[in-house]
Formats: sequence, structure tokens, C-alpha cells
Amino acid sequence: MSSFRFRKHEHLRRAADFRRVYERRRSVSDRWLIVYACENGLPYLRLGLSVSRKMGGAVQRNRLRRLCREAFRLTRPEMPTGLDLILIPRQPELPSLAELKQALPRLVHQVARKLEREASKS
RNA sequence: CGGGCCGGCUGGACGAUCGCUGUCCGCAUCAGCGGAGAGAGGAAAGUCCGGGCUCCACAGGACGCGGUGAUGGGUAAUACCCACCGUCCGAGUUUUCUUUCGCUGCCUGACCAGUGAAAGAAGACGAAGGAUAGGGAUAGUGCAACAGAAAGAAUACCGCCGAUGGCCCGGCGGAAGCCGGGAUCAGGCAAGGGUGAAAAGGUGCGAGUCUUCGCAGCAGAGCGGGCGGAGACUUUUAGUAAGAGCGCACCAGCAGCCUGGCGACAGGCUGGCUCGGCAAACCCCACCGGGAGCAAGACCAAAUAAGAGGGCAGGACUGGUCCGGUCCGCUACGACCCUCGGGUAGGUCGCUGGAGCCGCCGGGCAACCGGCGGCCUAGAGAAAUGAUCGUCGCCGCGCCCCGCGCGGCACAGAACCCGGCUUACAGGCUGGCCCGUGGA
RNA sequence: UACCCGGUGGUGUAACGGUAGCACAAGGGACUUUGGCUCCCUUAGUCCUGGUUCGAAUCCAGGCCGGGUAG
Repeated sequence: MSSFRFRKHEHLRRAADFRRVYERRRSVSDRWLIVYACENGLPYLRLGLSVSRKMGGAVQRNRLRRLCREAFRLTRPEMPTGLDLILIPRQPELPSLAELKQALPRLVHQVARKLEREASKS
């Protein structure tokens, strides 16, 4: 039951962390989201959100953030660990929570495989 | 009951489960765990004003900059609020004029008199209410396209006149001159036409009645009406060549006095004869105005530190001094400073108890103020306040009603805090004012 | 968070407060065997709402949108 919790240290908070994830330059996307990822050397996932002003007003942007966080919180047991993720919504239209819960683990598995291939090659 | 116009309040409710951020209590060395209770708004928005709070500064002057602008009050303060004044608008009411139509008057009548209706124009008054950046236009400078003669103390375009002085023509006369005509020169006038948003404030009157005669008009005579003459009457009835800007009255404006009001101002009386608009054009007057902003500011921790070039006791550099990237003057520091290069950008406080909210009483027309009692009501920081399900509520659509099914539930998210303004907003509740009509 | 600019046809730009012009583009026509060039004509605009003024793209206020600056 405690696996659905989402504590503060699991937030991606520092500008240096964000920069590290962006400079790893590994991302996947579908019609709702872009997902950047990077290994973090920790036994858990960390999540960062970036919502542009183009997505709408403050209410709309808060809604997008909360939907993404809720999807992450509820689908985390299905995902691999040890990664830092950054989620960027692509459209101002609101997706449903069920769609996000289906899409998010798929995208994270995709980007994790990408990183593993990268690591085994080097 | 119908119509019109102003506000005020509210802005989904309940339950279950999974989560997030503070507070308090308990456990725990720490990490953390458990329980209780709290957790977006009327606009949190735009950042348009005003303050609190924090740091810096507090010797000025010249020249400049920004803001405000009826009056009285409220407030910490305002460009805000309340009350009041002026101006404009406002359903409508009323007066005058014009046009059209109808009826009556004499045999008939586009034109006369009386009367009625409709439309239009102008003026005055004007409910509730609305707008108002509302000091100054004889301190100065400036603007007004096109049209029009003329756009500010102007002018004579189309026009009008023939009194006055010439000129020309004709007649009479011996002559002086006289009489008649012309609109030719000088001159006089500004009514009517026409322009414009605006033409030197606006409107009206400057005679009426009766008797009688003539003329035109009509197919014809008469009546009514038109033009001209004579006489009489009425309390008065102008002037000229033509006329008015002349005279008179009323209204508006101006000045003075009186009354009322704290005041803006209003009312009355008298005088005089009028020199418009724009200052959200420059400007003038009066008043006001330290700067920067919680990324303010304070503390702790961490990191870099003999890399290069340049300036400087002839006082550099930096800072201060008014609101000021200017100038002058004054002043502090008294040996370091500037550029390139390099390094940090983590934590704690500020951070929510305040011009606070609610109730009662009192003062005030009101905004608001005072007293008493009660309450604690977000505090994040790559940034919490969420998600799912169920029941109900509201709205729309579909089916024959009950009911069922489907879809939707406004505008919008705290970032130091308040007071205002402005803007956005589905629906719901509610108060007041005025006009008209009907009943008791 | 604080502050500063700007908005004119589809595009780029002019316009002392007095009729909104110009160029390119689009459409039509003429010339040409056809196309191009050239010429002529047409369509289309002051971001929105109020106010000042006789009159507003211009002046003023509020809103909307788009840029930019500082840390």
C-alpha cells in the first residue's frame, strides 16, 4: 500500500539535476508526452515536470502537472527503477488519466531499453 | 399588475478509498511512523493607484521631470469611498412655427378666418437614474481641413439705396439756377440668399380696429383675402434714401449688493451692453512627490584567491547631496580601484496575529469611527491544496407523461501583506427607487 | 518579480488632429502562337471598447495580443 506514495525526495528539484537529464539526451514521446530519462544511481525513480506557458493558464497547467503526477504515482510498480525522468506535455488539451496510466509505463520501458543498449555498447 | 433603472449576497453539497503540504500531540538516536485538526478567490488575474514592512540616504541651488485639480468629509494613504454642487444626457410634459389633410363660413374657391388631426423643426421644463480628467481662454503662443465674402473684436460675394457731393442726359431760363432722369464716381446699408461644427448670445415686437374709394384677380358681379389712398377711434406706437447691430421686452451670460448655506453654489434686486470654441495643444496657477524593492534584507555553510593588463597622494577611484544618466557647489572615505579571466548560486529566518474576521451597542444622512465580547482562518519554494467512485442538486438534448439514458457544471490558482480601481464570470437568492394603471 | 517598446489590406511599410497612401502578393482584362515582361482595373486595412474634440490611425483611459530588458 505504501508503494503508491510520492515523497518529496522523489521530486527532481535542482537545476543541476535537470541539466544532467537534458544533457544525457535520451528521450521518447507519443502524442501526449515527451519523456527524458537518465540513470541516477539510486534505488528509486525521481520525477520532474516541465509545463510551458503555451499549455494554457495557470489552472490548465496545474491540471496537467497533477494528472502526470497521479499517473506516475499509480503506475510506478510497473516501471523500472534507478532513473531520473522529466515529463513534458505536448498539447494543451487534457488527456484522461486512464490514457496516461497506459502510456507512461510503455514510454518508460522504451527509454530504459534505450539506455541499456547504450550502456552495453560502451 | 405592467414598464424602466440602480444595487447587494452567493457561486455546488455529502460520503468512501488512494495521495500531497504545514501545525499540535505521542513514539523514535536519525530516517521516519501513528493520531487529531487545517489547507485557493471574489476576483487569488491585470499590475493601474495608495500604504505597511526592509535596506540605503537625509546641506543645497540653477534648469528641468512626474502626478493631481469643483466643494465638504472619511481614511494609514490614494487617482479610492461617501455626501453635496455645477454641466450634459434621460421616459415624458409644454409652447411656438411650418407642411399636409378634414370640417364650417359666401354660388364656387390652392392663397382668407375659425376649428380639429397627423408629421416635422426649434425652444423651455424634466422622474428614478446615468456620465463627468469639472482650476485658468482679458498671462502669452497656437489650431480650426473642406466650404464660405469673412474663422476672431472680420468682411462685403450675389445684393439693396439714391438723402449728400460730383458727373452725364433732357426740359425751362438771358444768366444764376430750378425741375426730371441715369446708377456713372465718391459714398451709405447689412435686411434677404448661400457655407459651416461654430458667423460676435438667443427669441419676439415696432401697430391694431372701423368706415369709404380705386386697382388687379375671376367667365362674370359680390363676399373674404391682396395692393394703394382718405377719414375716424384706441392707454402709447418709432425712424430712414434704403436700413440696421436702432428702440423696447423676456431669457442666457457679466459686474455689484442683499439673503440662505461650513463651502462649491443657489435665489432676489440693480446696472450695463456684451470679447465665442479647443488647455486628454504648448502653457500658466495652486498643491504634492527621497530611492530601491521580500530575488528587499539578515545569518550560517561551501567555493575561488600571487593569472594578465591598466590607473593612482598633482588626491585617483568609489559613494553621498534635489524625484534627475545635466551643470555648479559642498562633502565622506584616505589606498586601493577598474577590465578580462575564475568561483559560488545550498540551508535557516523574513513568512504570516493582521489598518484581521464575526456579533452586539453607541455616534454619523453616509463613507466611516468608538466601545465591549468572541474567534484563529493556507504558508508552498522545479513550487502542496489532487484523483477515482457513489448519491443528490442545476442546465441542455432524445423518447408519449412519470421516469430513464447521454452530455455538461462559469471565470479562474495564493508566492511578503493590506486598502482601492479595472477586467473576466454559467447559474441562483435578495433589496431599493421612479412612472403609469386598477382596487380597498 | 520589476520595467520598457510595439500593433495600419495576405506581407513589408508611409501619413503636422482634416479624403488612409505606396510596393509586392491575389483575382480579372489587354498585348503575345503560348509563357514571361509590360499596361489597365478590382478586392481587401488603422487590435478592441469608451472619452476629449466640429472632426481621432494620431490625443487620453482601460482591455487584448506580440516582442524585449534586468537579476
